[in-house]
Amino acid sequence: MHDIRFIRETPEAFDRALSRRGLSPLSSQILALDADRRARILAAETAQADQNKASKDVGAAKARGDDAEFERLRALVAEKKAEIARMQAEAAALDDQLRDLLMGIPNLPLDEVPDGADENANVEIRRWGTPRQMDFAPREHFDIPAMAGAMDFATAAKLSGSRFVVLKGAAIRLHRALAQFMLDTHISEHGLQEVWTPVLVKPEAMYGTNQLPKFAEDSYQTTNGWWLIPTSEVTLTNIAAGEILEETALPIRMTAHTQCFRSEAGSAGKDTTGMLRQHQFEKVEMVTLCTPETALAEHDRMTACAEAILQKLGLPYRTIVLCTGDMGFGAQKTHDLEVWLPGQKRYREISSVSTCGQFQARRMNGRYRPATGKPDFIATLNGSGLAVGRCLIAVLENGQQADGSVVLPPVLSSYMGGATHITADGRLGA
RNA sequence: GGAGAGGUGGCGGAGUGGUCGAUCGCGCCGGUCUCGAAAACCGGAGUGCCUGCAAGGGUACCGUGGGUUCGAAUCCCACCCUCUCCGCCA
Repeated sequence: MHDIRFIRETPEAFDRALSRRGLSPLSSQILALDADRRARILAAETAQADQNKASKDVGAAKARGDDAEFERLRALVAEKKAEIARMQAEAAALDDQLRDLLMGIPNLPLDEVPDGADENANVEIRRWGTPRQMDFAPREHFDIPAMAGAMDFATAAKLSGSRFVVLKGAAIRLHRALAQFMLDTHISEHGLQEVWTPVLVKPEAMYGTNQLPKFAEDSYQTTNGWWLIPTSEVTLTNIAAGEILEETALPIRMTAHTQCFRSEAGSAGKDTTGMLRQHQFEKVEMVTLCTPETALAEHDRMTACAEAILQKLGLPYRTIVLCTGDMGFGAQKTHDLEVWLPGQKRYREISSVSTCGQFQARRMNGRYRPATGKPDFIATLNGSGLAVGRCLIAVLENGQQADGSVVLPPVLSSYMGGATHITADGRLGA
């Protein structure tokens, strides 16, 4: 959510930033509403002050036994009561209106973010690794012989429908190994703190990390009102909701491995084969809570944490900066990591690392106490480190051999019972 | 699920209709004392919003939402959460 003071003080800067996102100016509408709101608050509070004063006088009159004055003041207050209630309701309504309006406006891009309308304007900032030369036609993950029977979409469709998978044998062993490997690396080498969280949350949490109110159709809600998290960014970030953290406790760098649930409402027909885009998937997420001044440095640090996973797995990737038109709702700046998928012959997103500045913290009222001065909103960052299913795909496609087997990244062998490859008929081999 | 107890400021814990935003203790910050520290003593300190150049003033907040009352932390209703015991259960 945006700081109304920032909009009041620099409406042009606000509108300019919106236009970089392809949005029309909103400051005049916001400021008109804000002015109206403040006028009503002033009126309502003044009326309330009058009532409070009269109530005190009532008490004083009674105490000294002045019955006439007592009755007179009592009647006066009773008379004003409905009017005051109405004024307060009006003020509260305008307050809510302004909040709702602000809640629906995306974050503003940082100056350094490249302008652009869509993904074509994203800027590659570095590339790591070289796609392996294959002297055969590389297959997509679901066609690799080593995965035959281990990646079962038909059974999943019977159980749940499209965009689900049943994993068996080497596929799920490798999937589990990847998640463990990511967590262990983040904990022991990157200094992140592992956290386990619920995957069912209250609506407030979804508002806090801006899934609500605009993107309700992208997530699932239970019959009693809980939401299934689309990412553990929701739970990890909302840990700070309503809190005032000590500055000395920052930064707080967390990681969690959870199930994620997405309706994929807007992606009908996109990535329908294989397990690239599922309703239910696993992700190792990273979230950092820090001071606003350190957010950009933390952003680079988090990006490096995600890149380290790909490097250790030996997977070629490129890092891009999303342009203003391609960034998510809550982001000020986003790095995407795209891993090379030989089966598709292209780079595909495997991680997205964003700094949200104080945008989410303002929504969830997450603050810290600076060494001097008043509490201020923290900065929040989130990033995948990594999407486990997509990483499984990348390992399989990049490690595939002409004979249908898959050579595994050496760093995984200790997580795979010493296996170094998956044979063409789906067994682990050393 | 049943029965009971309880949710007050960083923590503990008073307060059961009126100068209570709230006694007190611990912790915290500043000062005195000291070579320095501890102890002791003195002083300070919640959060949001509105208003004001500022000093300040106003308003709201005692789990949440309603209600009663001129007036609610205090009374009533509903809900949420925590704890204890019982039942059930991975």
